[in-house]
Amino acid sequence: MNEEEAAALFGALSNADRLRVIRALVEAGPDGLNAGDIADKIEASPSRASFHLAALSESGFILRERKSRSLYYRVDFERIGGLLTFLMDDCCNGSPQLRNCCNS
Amino acid sequence: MNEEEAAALFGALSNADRLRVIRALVEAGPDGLNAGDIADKIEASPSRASFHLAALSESGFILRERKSRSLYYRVDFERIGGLLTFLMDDCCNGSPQLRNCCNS
DNA sequence: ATATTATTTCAAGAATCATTGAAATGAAAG
DNA sequence: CTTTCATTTCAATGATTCTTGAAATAATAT
Repeated sequence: MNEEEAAALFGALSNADRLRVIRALVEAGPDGLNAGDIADKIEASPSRASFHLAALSESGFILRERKSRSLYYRVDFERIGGLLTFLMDDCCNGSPQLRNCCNS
Repeated sequence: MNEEEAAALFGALSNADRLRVIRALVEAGPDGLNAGDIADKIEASPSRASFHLAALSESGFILRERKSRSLYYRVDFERIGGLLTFLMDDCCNGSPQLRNCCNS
């Protein structure tokens, strides 16, 4: 991962609606949630929710799968972790001061 | 920290120039670097560098101090760590899957 | 086949963010 | 006290992102 890529990924996290989507999907667990329920949970119109789901999906933070009529989304923790690792190790040179945040 | 705040902080990280600034300051260590040297290092004009320094400064990721004619900047690891902690604990409910990224 | 449900896509407009170069500020030196 | 050096601020412009509501697509049920 280079700086351009990482910047784009941070961009995907730089929106409150999208952080709420992630929280909702984390709470829902491995089965995930369908687009309609996500829209309800973050209190956004279907098209607005869809816009933010697309952003998170394109960045790889969430994965989707069709189940009958509905599209279910779930979190990809590996991808989120990968970005945090980039920040801690590449950008911040493995600084213990920063890595410590994981144990607090 | 709430989602709006966190989103704004991720926004401050969502730019390649700004990630390069952070890397340069981490490499420079606790003494930091002055604005001109930062501009040189990230290959940006003074005003462009200043714009990005202001964004990082307003978000609290970097601190500045005048030394004679120059303004020196340095990283605030606590602030960066605070954002990562928010993401891991608040957004992602302390998921071990995500917290593991710190040990990899 | 047609209707219903779930979701996305699209176009238009509004809002935010980034870049540029010129002018303004602040501190120090001659 | 004027000049120089370091940096920021500003205005203009361009680029990107977000929101809205309407239309399109995809799967299922009647």
